[in-house]
Amino acid sequence: MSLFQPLSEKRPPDSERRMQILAAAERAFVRLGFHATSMQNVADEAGMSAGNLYRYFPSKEAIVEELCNCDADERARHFAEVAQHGDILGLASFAIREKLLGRPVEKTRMILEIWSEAAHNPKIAAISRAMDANVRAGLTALFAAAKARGEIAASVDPDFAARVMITLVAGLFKRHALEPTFDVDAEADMALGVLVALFSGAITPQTKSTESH
Amino acid sequence: MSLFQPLSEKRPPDSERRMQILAAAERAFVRLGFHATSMQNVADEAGMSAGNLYRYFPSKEAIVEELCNCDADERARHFAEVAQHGDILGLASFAIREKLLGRPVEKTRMILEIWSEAAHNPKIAAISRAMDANVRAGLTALFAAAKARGEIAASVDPDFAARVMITLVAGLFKRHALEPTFDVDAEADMALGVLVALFSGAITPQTKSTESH
DNA sequence: GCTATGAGAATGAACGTTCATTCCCATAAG
DNA sequence: CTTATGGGAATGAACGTTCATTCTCATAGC
Repeated sequence: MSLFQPLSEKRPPDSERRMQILAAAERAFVRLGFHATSMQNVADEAGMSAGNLYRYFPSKEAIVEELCNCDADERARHFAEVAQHGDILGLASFAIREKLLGRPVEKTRMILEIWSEAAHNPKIAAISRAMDANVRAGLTALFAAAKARGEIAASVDPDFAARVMITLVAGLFKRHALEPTFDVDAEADMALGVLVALFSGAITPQTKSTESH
Repeated sequence: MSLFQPLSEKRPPDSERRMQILAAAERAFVRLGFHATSMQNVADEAGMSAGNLYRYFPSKEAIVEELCNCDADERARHFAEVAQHGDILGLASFAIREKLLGRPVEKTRMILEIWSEAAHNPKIAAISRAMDANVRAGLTALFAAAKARGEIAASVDPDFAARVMITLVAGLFKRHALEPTFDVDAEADMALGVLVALFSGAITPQTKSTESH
């Protein structure tokens, strides 16, 4: 039962070394972008030679993919952790403030980078799509449960609410990554305000209602 | 001093040639991404040799910059055109449906590419920031005017409303660019629903209010 | 009408550089 | 010894860019 493992102090095992490299690669990628970052840049950031990277990853592409997978895993972990919360509003507030906008801006810049890569790279697109579908389904289920508990108005369509929230969060990510004066507190309050109205049933889809001449 | 110039039909003037190249470059960049696109790719798309591109642009970087400027100009033109509308809801509906989500998805993918580039390239960041500031100021003024006309509830802060709208639109761009099953009509109805609630005063910033029950 | 001219447009083969990747050798551990 | 680990030079491809050359074509001279 003991999970204690006497890992070598001087030579970390491969899996640990891989994570060090991934962290270094993430730093370099955020600073320079996926394509403008050379393996030498990654090696410098990791404090090792370029050739040695290939002992741990078969290619630069593999590093990018694994980083995207790590990001997806992290999002899924956050989601699972957050979903434990009791009330839906407290959950939303906590998620937006701590898990989405409270992280270092570098993490958010990495997300922009992944979006851009997903537009051209089928493998990254697949990872990105799978994660998005997962979040959307999870959010919809979460909202449906809150609706059953009466925390969300009966008139609210859970999938509609999930789409609103996903769109808002994507917009917040973009703004957080690019606006130099982005105010996390103010924007979190803004998002929470939208969600309060949404959960109360004050927001419903509207078709263009201008029968004017 | 006649300024009449019988431009050759077969040889378009430089400015037209430049636009042809820009259009070709945009197609290539959308397909492959800024950094993964070579000058040869652009030349192939434009139907000319790589060397000839340098008769019209000093560098690849200059093509990217000019494309970003074109995109910013186009957004500004759309905004000015849309701002003529009488009522704020009709305006918002028209803008979202026709000017934002109604365009070919390639234009939207280009915006993702610009975001990513803006995260690393100071010049592109400056262009992007200037355009964003412009849109935000314009939206705020538009909302303030609509509020003065009574089309927006008196309790609504125009800048807050502008932030909501900007965030929503950014999120819609991201989803439009990356979701293979993105439903323009449904999402436009969603966004319009949020704006109707927003303009009616149903959405206000909310600070974390975890004092439940 | 026909050719000569010259300037701008376009080409495609380089150039120097940088990149991802491979290879070889040194060192340290067991 | 053998094996694991890492540094750094070598490699070949691809890149942005340049340049000598060729092509196009409106005009001028006859």
